[in-house]
Amino acid sequence: MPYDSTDALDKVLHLTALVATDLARFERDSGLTQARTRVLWILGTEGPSTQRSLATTLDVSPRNVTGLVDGLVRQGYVTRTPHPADRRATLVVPTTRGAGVIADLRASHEDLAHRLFGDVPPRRLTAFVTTLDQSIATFAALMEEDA
Amino acid sequence: MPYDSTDALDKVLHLTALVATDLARFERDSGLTQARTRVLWILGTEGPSTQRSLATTLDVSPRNVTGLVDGLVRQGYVTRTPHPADRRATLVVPTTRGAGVIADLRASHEDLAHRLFGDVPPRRLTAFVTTLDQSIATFAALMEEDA
DNA sequence: TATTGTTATACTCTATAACTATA
DNA sequence: TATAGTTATAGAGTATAACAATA
Repeated sequence: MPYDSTDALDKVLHLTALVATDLARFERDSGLTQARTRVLWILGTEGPSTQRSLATTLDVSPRNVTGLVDGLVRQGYVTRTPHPADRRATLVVPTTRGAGVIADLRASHEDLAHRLFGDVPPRRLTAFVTTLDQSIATFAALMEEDA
Repeated sequence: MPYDSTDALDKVLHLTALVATDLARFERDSGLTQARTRVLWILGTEGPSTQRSLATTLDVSPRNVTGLVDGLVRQGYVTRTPHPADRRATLVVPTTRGAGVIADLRASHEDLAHRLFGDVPPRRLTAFVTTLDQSIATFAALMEEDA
């Protein structure tokens, strides 16, 4: 049966919903919320960060970051340490426990990727990713236009 | 350059993030939140629904639905009407204004799909969707296993 | 003056538990 | 007894505005 554009979009969203369900399970098991997990993920990719830079990356207000970091401190996943060069700023640094969660997140992300796409033949995988790349580029161009 | 499974997953998530940004713009423009928009979307696909069935579809507590419907009523998007056959239940029905938003949602969803995937040649689109279908099936099988 | 983060305030989404009305 | 929805209560995420400390 032939597929149309809407099928493609719907299936992308469907797969994403399933991935989100999987992530939700991880979060429930670790007692983390989605927003706090996102903070840990960013700390994993960017390293220790100021709250300001977290706010920018998350696209969220500085006040919001205060609350998220409060929660993560309470749960023992991060600590606030003084910024060595700017006394206004605080650096958010993962604790040992936080670093463990970050490693788990990375591992389960890669594991999921392998389980989902590990069996796809290389040429088909390339076509798949290329199609996505083009759609992403198309989309970025549209966003520019509208802005 | 060769791609691996992680590239594929990351790009799927990237595209989804862009789509979510687009939807967020729609929501900001209409003064709707994500949760309320989801309710309208379900009313669009299912037709007038009891709060109970909305709770089940959204996978959310009945109390939560009370709040969401309160908000939508306040904004003039839906009304509560008595269920014709069960006096315990209430039917949530879109107003004219709500029906307008539902139509807009559908239209912009299809429009987005065409803009994203409209230029993909049919054979490549078929390969793309087939790859997604297989991943979705793989994932569903994994979820069963874990449960 | 500009920037970093916080306090103050408010709204939304979410949950559980107890309760009312109806089936 | 069971089900549909609400009231009560609580926590988390989100925002804007005003403010303190520092650059």
